[in-house]
Amino acid sequence: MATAKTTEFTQAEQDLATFAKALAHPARIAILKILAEQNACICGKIVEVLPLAQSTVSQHLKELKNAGLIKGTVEGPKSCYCINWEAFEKINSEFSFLFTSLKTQNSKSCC
Amino acid sequence: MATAKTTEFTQAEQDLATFAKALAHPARIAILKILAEQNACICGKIVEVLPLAQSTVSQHLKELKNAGLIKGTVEGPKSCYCINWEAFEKINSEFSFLFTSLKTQNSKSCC
DNA sequence: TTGTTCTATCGTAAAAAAACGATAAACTAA
DNA sequence: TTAGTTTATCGTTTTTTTACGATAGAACAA
Repeated sequence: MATAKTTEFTQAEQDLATFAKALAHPARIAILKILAEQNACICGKIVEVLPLAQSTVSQHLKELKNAGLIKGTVEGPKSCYCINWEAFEKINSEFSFLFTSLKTQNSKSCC
Repeated sequence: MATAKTTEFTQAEQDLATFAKALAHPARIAILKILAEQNACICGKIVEVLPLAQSTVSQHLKELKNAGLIKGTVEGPKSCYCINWEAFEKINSEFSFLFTSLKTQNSKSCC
């Protein structure tokens, strides 16, 4: 795949795409909202609220964790998840940077 | 798929996920950058720069267009694309809204 | 110990995304 | 008209994502 032509994609482009992918599913956005509302933790509560099976929710949590957006710790038999605010701040600024950098170039459409 | 449990996903969650999905590939982010830099248009130039086949680039352009992020017009045998700034502004504010609304709830991690 | 609860992981199936080559349509230039 | 450009679309393959049920491990309760 992608057999190098002129340019490869930059690291920034790839990072942003990875972050975007983590947000590219309504379930994962819903999870982030829940974690933010409840301030923290929660685990099986997410399963109760979402229209998905437990194993599927677990999978989404894993993806969010892999993307660095959330942190998780084990609490006895339960699992506690919460938003990783530092990483979140980073993503936020990267997105803002993308938007503003695109915008400041030129704000006219040609077609 | 998603056999309704308690809540379905909200429209806002789905919209955001759709936008995120449009940005979830380095090629599409690269395309947006190129369009912003060149202010507008371009078509085969994108193919020259990206490490992808022409048909693949065309596919990505189509996805960006479907997501409403870019506009396209035909100019003779060529195709002219440019960023749809209105839609872009909307996405930008939706993302900002997500980030800030999550953040303002509570900024403490529990785990 | 035994049973219960909670959650991660495994195995699997179905759907979507990504990529390519080939082709066809639309236009320009000779 | 004929040849060349440019790009969208078709057909296809491969990979990734999404989803589920079943299961296993960990911890608590009785």
